[in-house]
This record gives sequence, C-alpha cells and structure tokens, in this order.
Amino acid sequence: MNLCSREFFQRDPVICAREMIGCTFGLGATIGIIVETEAYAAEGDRACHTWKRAGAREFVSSHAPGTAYVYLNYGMHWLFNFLVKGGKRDGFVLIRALEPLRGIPLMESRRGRESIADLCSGPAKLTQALGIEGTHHGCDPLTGKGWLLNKAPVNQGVLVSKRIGIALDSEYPWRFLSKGCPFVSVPA
DNA sequence: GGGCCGATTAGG
DNA sequence: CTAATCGGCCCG
Repeated sequence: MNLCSREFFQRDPVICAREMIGCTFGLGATIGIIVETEAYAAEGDRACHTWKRAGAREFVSSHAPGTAYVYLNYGMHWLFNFLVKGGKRDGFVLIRALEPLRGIPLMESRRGRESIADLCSGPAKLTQALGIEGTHHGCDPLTGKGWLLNKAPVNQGVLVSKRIGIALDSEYPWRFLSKGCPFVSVPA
C-alpha cells in the first residue's frame, strides 16, 4: 500500500525533494529510508536533462507526476528520479541515498559487498541494491506492483547543500540530506 | 557514421 | 587519480 499520494508530486521539485527525506522507498523485498535527494527543474536549470534532451522534455509532458525517470549514466549506472509536475515548476527529484531497512542480504548480494554503509550510499548504488534498471523507466511507483513509497510523518534535521557532480548551475542549494546520517553519499 | 559528454563508481 | 562503458546529441 502506497501512502504517498499523486498530489505529493504536484508541487515545486525543490519542495518535493526536501519533503522526500525520511520517506520509505523500496522495490520488491528491498526497502530503505530516503536520506538524500536532489531537485532538478525542467526550465532554467542547465543541469536538468530537459535543458539538452528533447526526449526528457517529451517525458515530462507525457507522463503523470510521480512517474519513474530512470536513465543510464556513464554507460553503466542506472539513476532513479521521480517526475514532479503540476506545481509552480516541473522537474525531477533524484534519489541519491537510502538507509537500508529491509532485504539487506539481497542488497549485499546485488552490490557484491557487505558493509551496510556502502549498500545504498549513492544514486547508482541504491538502484543496484534495489534492482532498478532501464526496464523501470516510465513505471509508476505509486501504483506499480512491487513498489513501496510511504510518506514520512515529519522531516526533522534536514540539511541543504549544493548539488553533487554537475558542472552547470552547481550553485543552486537543491540537495537535501538527513542531518548526521551515515548513509548519505557525501557527508555534509 | 564519428566524436564528445556525462546527476558515478571501484580500484590503484 | 583514472578506467569502465553507452545513450543522446551535435555535427557533417
């Protein structure tokens, strides 16, 4: 049962990214708590795929808010985003790190390592740990079989920083992470 | 078709 | 620090 509503994703992506910290997210038996996110805006943000890719702009216009935008980076890493649209701005929320919660042995198997802090502490690590791949591009985690997405009742101790690993518009403070959390990709 | 780039990661 | 590895985009 998904407690995250459609309207949760019908807001500004920056607000949405902030609110997703603490939410429970999973696929199949593997589940974690979202501890790090980044927002990308469909317009005016040169780091967003929509800036250069017509396909990304088409994706935004032709899918419902909450849809999974999954893409291959560096030819080998799958990265997972939620589509955010219908609010002040359209855009995406990139899931960058999870605190492993359930299915840890399976995560360890998929990742090929056993250190719990190294299972989901990066955008490509967590997709590997959860078994997310290109086949999930365009899926709807709000209604799709196997997905889990529960909203957290409160978000306390959320820190803000610049986004990681981008060259353009890197000054925007659009990265959010749980304060003091050891499972983030890069410490605050 | 060819060249370049990238929201990363693991390993030396 | 760099190799790995490939879809999208810009040429031409």
